[in-house]
Amino acid sequence: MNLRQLTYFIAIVEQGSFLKAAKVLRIAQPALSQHIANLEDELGTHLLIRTPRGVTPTSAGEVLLMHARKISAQLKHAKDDVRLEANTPKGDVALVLPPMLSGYLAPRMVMRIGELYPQIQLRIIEARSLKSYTLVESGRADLGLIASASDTPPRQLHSFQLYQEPLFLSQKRLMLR
Amino acid sequence: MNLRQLTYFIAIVEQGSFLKAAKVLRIAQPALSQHIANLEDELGTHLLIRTPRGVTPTSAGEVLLMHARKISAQLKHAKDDVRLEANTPKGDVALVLPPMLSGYLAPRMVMRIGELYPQIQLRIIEARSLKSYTLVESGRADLGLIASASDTPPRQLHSFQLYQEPLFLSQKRLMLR
DNA sequence: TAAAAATACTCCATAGGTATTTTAT
DNA sequence: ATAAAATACCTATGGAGTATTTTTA
Repeated sequence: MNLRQLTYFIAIVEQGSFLKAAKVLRIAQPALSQHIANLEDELGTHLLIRTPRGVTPTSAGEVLLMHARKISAQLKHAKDDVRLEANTPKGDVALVLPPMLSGYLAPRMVMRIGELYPQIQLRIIEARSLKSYTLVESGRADLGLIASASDTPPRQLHSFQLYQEPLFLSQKRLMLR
Repeated sequence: MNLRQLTYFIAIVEQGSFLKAAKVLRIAQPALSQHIANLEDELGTHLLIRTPRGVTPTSAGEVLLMHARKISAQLKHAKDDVRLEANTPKGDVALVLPPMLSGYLAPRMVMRIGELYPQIQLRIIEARSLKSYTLVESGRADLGLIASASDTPPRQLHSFQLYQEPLFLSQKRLMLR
């Protein structure tokens, strides 16, 4: 007994005929006959009542149908679940922030990460931009908020621009212009 | 994704190694490698962490394991259920009883059949032994309580002896001995 | 470096295809 | 008589085996 047989069995019952099911499944009708024959052999009972205009399940067939549908749903569910688990970020993540900003950003980020990615343990490290780059590049930190002198993002790292910091040259009395 | 892959995956996790699982499953180790590789390909994630002394499931692997066990149990359950349903007697059953006995036996039998085989609808027909044989033999009745002159059961029918009826030649005054 | 897993390849069993026959109304 | 399933037979894909290499604590 295998999933292919169950899938085919479901299709045959739903289509009410081997021929129609074969078309839907895009395989030849004799292949279906074979699979169902094997199933019936293994289970030691007829599953379908054959008539000149299609098939209907026997009571044993109906019992199998119920289970087959459940199994097939569980299988789909399993796939989805595994893919979800695989794509869920988790583990320890070290984030480097500049000392000036960390007091302001850290609490907010810990909260937000906790909501979005409950499986992540966030750790905050304080360091200035230059040190931050080294930490991230060497793998001692996973994420860093790094200032860039030019408009280009730091090399060798995956980066995107968060915001732009306006810097003013300010003077009480006009000395430079 | 198929049942074979799931079964093998369960065995590998339980044995903690491809090699041990291969021995338990009585197949070659590379076959297992292939199956798990295919599974991992299809699900787009690693399922096992390989070390030089065996394997342990990743978190995705643990999720799959849980589902795989459920599916495998469900499958076994399905088989049992189908076989049970297939072997449960059901439908209309016509039973022929001799008129003398039917009044006594019929109520008891209807009750008992109802308990043992709830899916059977029992119908009682009254007829003498000779007629009974004809009814059962022709298929108009399914079961019959038939007296046999000799010790051998009625031919052409599946029979077993229910009881033996003692017949006495009784006389008030001794006329025959 | 020593175990366990992965790779390369070969072979065979089972899935699937085509042509035809059988069955049941 | 006709539509549908079964059977017979062939082909191809995927599962399993043997020999060997690669990996990692």
